[in-house]
Amino acid sequence: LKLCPELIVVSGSHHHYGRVSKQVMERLHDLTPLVEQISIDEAFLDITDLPGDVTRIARGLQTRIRDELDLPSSIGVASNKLVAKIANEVGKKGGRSGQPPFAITVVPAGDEAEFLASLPAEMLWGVGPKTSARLAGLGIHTIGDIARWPEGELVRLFGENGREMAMHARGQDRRPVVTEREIKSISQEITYARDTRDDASIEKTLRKLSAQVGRRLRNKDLAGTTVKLKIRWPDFTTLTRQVTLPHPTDNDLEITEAALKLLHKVRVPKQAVRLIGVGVSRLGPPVRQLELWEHGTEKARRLQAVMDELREKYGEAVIRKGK
DNA sequence: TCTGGGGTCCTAGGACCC
DNA sequence: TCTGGGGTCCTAGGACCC
Repeated sequence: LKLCPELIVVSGSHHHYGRVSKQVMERLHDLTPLVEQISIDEAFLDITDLPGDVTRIARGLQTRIRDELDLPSSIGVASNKLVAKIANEVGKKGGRSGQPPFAITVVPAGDEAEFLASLPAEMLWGVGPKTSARLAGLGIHTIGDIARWPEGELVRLFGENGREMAMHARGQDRRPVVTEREIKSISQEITYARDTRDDASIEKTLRKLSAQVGRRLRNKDLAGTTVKLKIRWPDFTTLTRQVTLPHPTDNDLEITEAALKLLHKVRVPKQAVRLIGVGVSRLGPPVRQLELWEHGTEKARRLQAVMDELREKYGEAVIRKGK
C-alpha cells in the first residue's frame, strides 16, 4: 500500500461521453497504468509516483482531453479515492451552471477532514437515502457531525458501515486503486411497460433473459453455479429466489430451466408481474472437458456454440428452436 | 420522483459438519 | 446422550453505487 497516494477522478457527463469513453480511458492509460474505471465516464488514477506538480499533471490531462477529443472534464485530486471523488463533485458544482465543467480541485494531504467537515453527510460513500435519514434523526447533517460522534456509537448503530463512516468522515480511506476487478455476477432484467399476468409471455420473457445471460457468460468465457430469479409485483415488493446447481453452467437451457423452476415456486398462474430478471453468480471458468459418459453435455455445448456463431453472423431472428 | 438496469457488499438465519 | 462452539455453505433481503 502506498502511504499517501495522490489520485485523480476524471469525470465528464454521460451526455458528452458514451462512445468516446474508450478514447478517454486510453489517454488516462498514457499517463499511468494505475487506472481504475468506475463507470463509463469516471476513473481513479494513482499518480503517486508521477514526477511533477499534481495540478500541472491534472491540467495537462484535461487539456489533452479537450484538444484531442473535444470533451470537457473535471478532476479532483487528493490523497485517497474518497476525498478525490468528493473534491471533484464539489469542484464540478462550483462551476458556472450551464457551462461544461473544467474544474480541477486539489485537497492537499492533511486538509482532508477540514475539507469534508461542512459538506452534507450523504456525500460520503455508502450514505444513501436510508442512512442519511437515520443520521438526520440523530441530529447528524454534515460529514463533520459524523466525525464528532464516537466511533463506538456509530458501530453500535450502523454495524460495519458505521466503522467505515467514522473513518471516511475523518477523510481516511485506505482502499487502493484497483486496476482489474473480477466480475461476480451477470444478470438481465426487464420492467414491463404494463403489469403482465399472461403466463406464456412471462415464461417467454424469462427464456429470453436466460438466453441473454447465457450468451454474455459465454462471451466472457465464464460459467456460473447459482441461478437467481428476481421478480417484482405491481405493489413494488421485490423478491429473489436462487438455486445452486450441481455444476457451473453457461448453457441457455440450463439457466432457463432453473429460472422457470424458481418462477413456479413463487408465482401462481395469472399473478401480475411488474419486473422479472435472471442472474447467474459464483462465476468461474467453464468446465468443458469432453467426458465420454457425458456425451449429452458436450453435444449441448457444441450446439450452443454453433447457434451463437450463426446469431452473431445473421442476427437474432435467424434461429428458432424446432419443436 | 409511483420508481430503469446492472452491479457490489453486508447481514442474518438455517443446515450441516467436526 | 447432551451441550456447545466454530466454520462453511446456502438462501433471502436490503442498502447502495453509477
